[in-house]
Amino acid sequence: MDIKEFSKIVGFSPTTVSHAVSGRGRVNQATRDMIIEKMRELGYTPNVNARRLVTGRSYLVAIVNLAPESMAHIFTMELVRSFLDPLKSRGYDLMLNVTTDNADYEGLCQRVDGHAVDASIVLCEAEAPMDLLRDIARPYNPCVVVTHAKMPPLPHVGYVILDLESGARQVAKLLADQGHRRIGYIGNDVRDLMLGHFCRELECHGLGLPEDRVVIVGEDAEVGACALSRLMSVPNPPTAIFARTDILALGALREAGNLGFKVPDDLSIIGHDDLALVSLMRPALTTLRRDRATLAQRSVEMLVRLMADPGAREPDQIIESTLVMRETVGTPRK
Amino acid sequence: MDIKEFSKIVGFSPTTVSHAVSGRGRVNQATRDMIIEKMRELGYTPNVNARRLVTGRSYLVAIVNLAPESMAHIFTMELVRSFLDPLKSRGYDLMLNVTTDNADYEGLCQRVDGHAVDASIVLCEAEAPMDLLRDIARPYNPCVVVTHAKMPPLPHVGYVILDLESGARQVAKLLADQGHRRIGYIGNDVRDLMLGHFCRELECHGLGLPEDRVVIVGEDAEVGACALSRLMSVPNPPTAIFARTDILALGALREAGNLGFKVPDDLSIIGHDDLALVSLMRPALTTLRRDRATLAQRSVEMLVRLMADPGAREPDQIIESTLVMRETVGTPRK
DNA sequence: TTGAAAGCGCTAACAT
DNA sequence: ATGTTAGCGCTTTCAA
Repeated sequence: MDIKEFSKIVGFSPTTVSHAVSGRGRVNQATRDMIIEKMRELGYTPNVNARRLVTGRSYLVAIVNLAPESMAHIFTMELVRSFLDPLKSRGYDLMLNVTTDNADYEGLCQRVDGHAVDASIVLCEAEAPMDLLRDIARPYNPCVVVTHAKMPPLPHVGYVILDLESGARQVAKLLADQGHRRIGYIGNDVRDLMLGHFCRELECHGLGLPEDRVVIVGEDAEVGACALSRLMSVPNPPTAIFARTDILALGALREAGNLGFKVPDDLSIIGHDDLALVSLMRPALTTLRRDRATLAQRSVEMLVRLMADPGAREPDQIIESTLVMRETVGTPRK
Repeated sequence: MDIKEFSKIVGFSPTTVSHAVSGRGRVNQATRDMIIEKMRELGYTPNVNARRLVTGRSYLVAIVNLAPESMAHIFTMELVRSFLDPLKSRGYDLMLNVTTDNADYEGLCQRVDGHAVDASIVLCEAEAPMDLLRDIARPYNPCVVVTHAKMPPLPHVGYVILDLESGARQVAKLLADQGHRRIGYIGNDVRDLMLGHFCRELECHGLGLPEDRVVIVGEDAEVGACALSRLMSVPNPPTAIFARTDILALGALREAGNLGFKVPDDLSIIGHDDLALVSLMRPALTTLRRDRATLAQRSVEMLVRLMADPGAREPDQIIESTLVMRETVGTPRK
C-alpha cells in the first residue's frame, strides 16, 4: 500500500499523512494519533527509497577501507563494531562491503556519487589515501578519515588521528624505566610511522634502535614468530620487544616460549591495540590500547557536524593510546 | 547532473542513456561506448535512490541480530565479516546497525517494509525467533536464519543450521577415546541445545554428565574462569572440560593455570568456534571449528535463490563443525 | 536502434 | 490545520 491509497482510507491527504509520520509540519494531535494508529492497523509503511530520493538523505554511512584484507584483521572488525552504537544513536545505519581494492574503486565512487550514503568513514592503516579522498569527499559525502598522521586539509574531510607519537613515548618510557637497554621492534609495514617515533623516543632515553633489532614483517602471527626468532638470534639479543600490533606480539610471545625464553623474565614483550582477547593469554599481554570507543564516538560527532555544514573545517581530532599494564613486561634479568 | 541534462548533452534520450548504463535494452554499441565515455568525462552518475525506487531493488542485505550485545562478541563480528565476500561477489552491500533489541524492533520493521533492503540474514544464538521472522519475512524480504536447530518452515525463510549434534558427537568421542571418564561442561545459556546433545553423546560412550559437572554461566571469559574453579572444587573433579565457546574456554584455561592445573596434563579443555586468535594461546586451544566461510557462502546462495523465487521452499542447510586438534586435550593422568 | 510519456512513492512549496 | 500541485531522477512500456 502506498501513501495515496492509505491517505484515502484514513480520510486525509498524503501531505497530512506525511507530516504526521515525519513529525515535521503542523498536524492536529488527534489527527496524528489517528493516522499513526491506522498505520499499524492497516500495515502501511512509507517507502524508504522514495523518501531518500526526494529528501536527498539516506541515513546511511559507509565504511571504506582501501585494504580489503585488513577487514580480516580482528582489530578492524572491532573498530567497525565500535561505530555501530554512535551511529545508531543518531539514526544512521552502517553500510559495509564498500571495502575496496582497485577492482571495486569504481563501485565505491558510483555509490558515493549516486547518493547511496550520506557520509563515509575511511579507515586506513598507514597514510591517508589522498586520491581516494579527492574522489569521494563531496559536499554530499563528507568523510572522516581514521589515520595515523597529520595530513593536508581537504574540503569535506575531517581527520581523526591515532597519535602514534604519544604511544611510542609511553612505550619507550616504560621500557627505559624498567631498565631495558637493548630494545627490539617488530613492524608490519615499511610505510608505517610508529618505528620513526619509537626511535626518536628511545633516543630521549639515551637508547638506540640499531638495524639488527628492527624487523618489518607483515600482519600475521606467523611472521611475528619469525620476527622474534630473528631478533633473538643475534649475539646481544634485546631484552624487550615492542610489536606494532597485538597479533605480531602474540606470535612473538608464542615463539619466545618455543625458544625457551621466559616472558617477562628473559624477555619483555609489548603490543599495540589491546584486542579483546589478549588479556586472556598466559601471560596476559601488556599493550598500548587504541581506544576504539572514543575513536568511533569522536569520528561520528565530527561526521555529523560535517553533514550539517558541508563547508565546515574540522580541526584534527587526536586520540591518544593508553598503556595497559599486564604481565609481559618486567625488568631485564641482569 | 541528472540523466535528463546528461542525455541532452550527449544527444540521446534518457531512455537510451538508461539502456546504455544498465546494459538492458538494445543500444548501438558505438552509442553505448560513447555514452559510457561521456559519463566519465562529464562526471555523470545515476542516482541510486531513484533507481531503487523505480526498480524496487536496493542490492542491500541486512544483518539482523536480536541480541545487540552479541555484536560485541568476537565470533559474531567474524561471522559478519565472512558474509562480506559472498555478498559482494553478487553485487550486494551489507547493511549493519539493524541489530535490534526490543527498543528498535520498530525501526527494523520499518526498514524492511519500507523496502530499504532486498533480504535479511538473521543471526541467532539459540532458537530462531519465530515472531520476528513472522514480522520481517516477506516476498520482498526473504530471510536466511543462521541457527542451531531445525525449525518449522515459514514462507520466505531458509534455515542454515550449525549442527551442534555432530559437534557434540565429535567432542564426546575425542574425550572418550582419550580415556576421560569424568567430563565437565561450561555453557553460556540455559536455552542452548549443545548441552543436551553432549549429554546424549557421552552416554553412547557410557559416560554421564552429573549435575555438579555442569555450569551455565554466560558469555565472558571471567565467568568461564569462575565456572572452572567451581567445576574443579568438587571431590572428584573432571579431567576434561568442554566449553560452549572459545571465550569461555579461554577464561577456563587461564583460571586452570591460576589454580595450578597443568593443561592438558592435569586437565583437558576444548572450546567451540575456533576464533582467529585461539591458535596463538599457549597452550593453543583445541576446539570445534564453526566454519564461517562455508556458512556465509551457503547462506548467501540460499538468499539469492529466495530472492529470485520468493515462493521457493529451501531445504535446511546443515553445516557441520570440524574438530581442530591443538594442545589443550590429552589423556588423563591416571 | 532510439524516443516520448507515464509513472515509482514520497515530500515540500504554496495555497486555502 | 489541511489539501493541491509539482517535482525528486530514474526505468519502462510502447510506439516510431
